[in-house]
Amino acid sequence: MDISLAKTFLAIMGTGTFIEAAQKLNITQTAVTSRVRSLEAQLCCTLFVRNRSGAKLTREGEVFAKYALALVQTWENARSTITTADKPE
Amino acid sequence: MDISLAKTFLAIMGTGTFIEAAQKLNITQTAVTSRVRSLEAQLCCTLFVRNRSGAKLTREGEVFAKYALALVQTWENARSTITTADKPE
DNA sequence: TAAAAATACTCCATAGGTATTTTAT
DNA sequence: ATAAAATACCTATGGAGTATTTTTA
Repeated sequence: MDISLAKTFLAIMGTGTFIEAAQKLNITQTAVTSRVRSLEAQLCCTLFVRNRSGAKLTREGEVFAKYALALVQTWENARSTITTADKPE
Repeated sequence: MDISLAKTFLAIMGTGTFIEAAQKLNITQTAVTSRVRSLEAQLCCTLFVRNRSGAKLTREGEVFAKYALALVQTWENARSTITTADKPE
């Protein structure tokens, strides 16, 4: 599970479509589809209901949302804390 | 950042050497080295001091430890919660 | 020296892209 | 008909392995 999958999940959640999420992330719609497929496979569930109007969270998707946020925030936090920390000598 | 990198970090921390971590994770010592290199690159820091006796945490490594644990636990939690959840219909 | 990590390769899996098709309003 | 997602296909990157070398206690 890569953090980029969780970020992609959140981008779709935020925009409502794979296409807009792709634009936001500067990748293609195909890449978004593929990342969602990978995430769903790892969780053995469907995270979004797809249709003409875009993508909307399933019940499992709603449950995953808080974990996705936690994962992304924890990682960003780790990186900023460690990268900007004063280095000895 | 893949969760497997955090797991690898924790395995090294737990065992004290790359080789034992590799055995624990059922991968090669080369793969462990490569994962640590990737993690260190993403964090722009050195996580372990390597020497004859094995690997020991740097100050940044000590800081990262709690984040690594949080990442792994959050993901495991997400997976078990979602995968074992009662599915409707 | 010997135990541990790093390096030099090789190979293959997969992430991501383009082009196109399918699906559902 | 059209907006969105899925699929087919291709390529390139990098993750992981084997074999070997380097390092240092």
